[in-house]
Amino acid sequence: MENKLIEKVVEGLKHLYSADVDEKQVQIQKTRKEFDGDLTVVVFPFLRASKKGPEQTAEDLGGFIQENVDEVEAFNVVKGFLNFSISKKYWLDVFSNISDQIDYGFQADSGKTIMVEYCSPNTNKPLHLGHLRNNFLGYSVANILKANGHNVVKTQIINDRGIHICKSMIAWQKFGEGETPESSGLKGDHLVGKYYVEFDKAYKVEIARLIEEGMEKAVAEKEAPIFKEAQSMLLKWEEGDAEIRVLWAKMNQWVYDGFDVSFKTMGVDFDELYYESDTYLLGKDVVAQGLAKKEFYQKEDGSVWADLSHTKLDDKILLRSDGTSVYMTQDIGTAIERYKKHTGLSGLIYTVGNEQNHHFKVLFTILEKLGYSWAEGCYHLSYGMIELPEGKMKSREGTVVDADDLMEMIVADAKAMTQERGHLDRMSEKEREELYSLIGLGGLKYFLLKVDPKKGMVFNPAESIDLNGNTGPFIQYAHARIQSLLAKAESLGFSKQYENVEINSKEQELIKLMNDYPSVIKEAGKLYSPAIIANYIYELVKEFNNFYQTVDILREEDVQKLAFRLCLSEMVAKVIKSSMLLLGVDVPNKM
RNA sequence: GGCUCCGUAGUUCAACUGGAUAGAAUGGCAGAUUUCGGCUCUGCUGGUUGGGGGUUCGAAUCCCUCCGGGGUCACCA
Repeated sequence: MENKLIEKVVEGLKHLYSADVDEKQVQIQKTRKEFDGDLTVVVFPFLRASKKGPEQTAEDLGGFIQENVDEVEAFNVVKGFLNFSISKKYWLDVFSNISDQIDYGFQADSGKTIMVEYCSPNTNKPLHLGHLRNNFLGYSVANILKANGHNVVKTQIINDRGIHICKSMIAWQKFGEGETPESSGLKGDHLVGKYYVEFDKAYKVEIARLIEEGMEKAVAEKEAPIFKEAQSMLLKWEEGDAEIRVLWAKMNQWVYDGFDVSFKTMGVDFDELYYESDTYLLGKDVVAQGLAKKEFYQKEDGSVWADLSHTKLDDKILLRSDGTSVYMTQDIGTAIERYKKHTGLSGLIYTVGNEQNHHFKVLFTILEKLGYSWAEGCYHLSYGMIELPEGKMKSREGTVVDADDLMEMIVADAKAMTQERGHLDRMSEKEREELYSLIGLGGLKYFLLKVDPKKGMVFNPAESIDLNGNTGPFIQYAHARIQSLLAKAESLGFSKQYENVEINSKEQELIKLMNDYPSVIKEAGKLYSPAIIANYIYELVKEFNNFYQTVDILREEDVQKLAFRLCLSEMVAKVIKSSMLLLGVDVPNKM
């Protein structure tokens, strides 16, 4: 419809003023609620062509369009805005068209493959609140890209080596007394995290002692015996020392087992895993080649740098003077590796916090400099930090919010809330437990995803499972109610067959909103933003609640209308479910 | 210090990427329905869009400049 209007506007301008206006000049938008009409054309850009005032131009154009477009029943002009009312018949046709599409809103196969990286944990401690946003975001964006017709490869790179890993290992050796997840009953990642904290404690004690003995703080930090032990362990690891490698493999496995449980609770998964222990040497040869081709330069001390003076970025070190690589080096290597493995990959999305904005800007610049044309398909899906209502939470200050604890807590809250007001009578114990986690985690996910990813946000646990407001449970509730309505209709033997009905304005609003669904999916895919989906669902649900409140459904006497309203409600439920699934949130039929 | 992102009702977020009188939710207040699900709905309250300047038919959005906040610029990972 919008395309048709654009076409006719261009035609109309030509006819009326013999002016040629490019289609791109024509802005069509949905008419705001305060005004009459469905679609609005902004006429300001045409004033130069018409040589008339905005009102007059709009009147002229409106007349032409009404004449020439059957579906346009009426128009009105407010300032420079031309509002068109589209016929009810048209909207009814739209509805019958969309209601029998199976994957309504989803785009056809694009033939493109896009890789989405998210999570990317360290194996020395459990996941925290920030990881939740990361995982939900990455997983949802992957879903959204799939809905846009792309083939998606979900991946993560696991930071399984390095000095921080050695720290947990040292502490476990020293203080662990052979403790295992089995013997302690602790989840593997929590157990390893515990020793990471142990290391830090011991380290601080040693530093304090050295300072007391008259050492400078900076020196003490490097001279502390336990720190030196960790360093020498790292060297041994790199040499492939058998004993260290066995310990390393054992402790990492504990962590992986723990993570698997967390991933399952979160409802996320991956298609392909990368381990830093396999990739950390990648990129060195690329840097060497770049140096030979004079794309990089070497300083006197032997370190290798990328010259980024053509941008506003500072030069970046790629190899240390001792020839070892830095993070950037392996990121370069890994990106190249991925494009080799997936030939024709048309996008690589990194879901990483915004503190790394600079890092990725540099990475992409260097890849471009090296002449990889695919670098423009790389995208840093950057997201802001989460704060709690009480104040900031930062991972270094020890006030980290553990992901597992948080999820457990929120499910417990959901349980309490649901038991208080839920309709659980006919549910088995298993169904109930599933429902609690559906509500708790659904609320959590929705809350974290409804905000524009780029922005920082405040997470309020209590609010996230509130049944009122822009929350997951509010939407789940609406869905459950529609299902219950449909079930009741069926038990009463109402038909869902209708021929011709006159639709009212509430129904028309709902159809218009559902008609937007495909373009919302496109928009969300273009901007990598689940928030766009979330806000759309909320709009739809509010509109439905409004309809539900003001229009009788089961009490309607006209069987045609009743049947139509059932179909309409059913379709709303379908769109709710489909769009919530894009966020990774399932919706119950009863709650 | 250089670069960069951000600042919107008391609070949490929107604003179709330059469009109409900046909208929701929550909170508070006042009502309606109390039936297909305990819910839901309506109204009121609340804003110098951090301040100032500019660009134009039109600015929360673009430019400049201050103020305030975050991030980053490691031979750390």
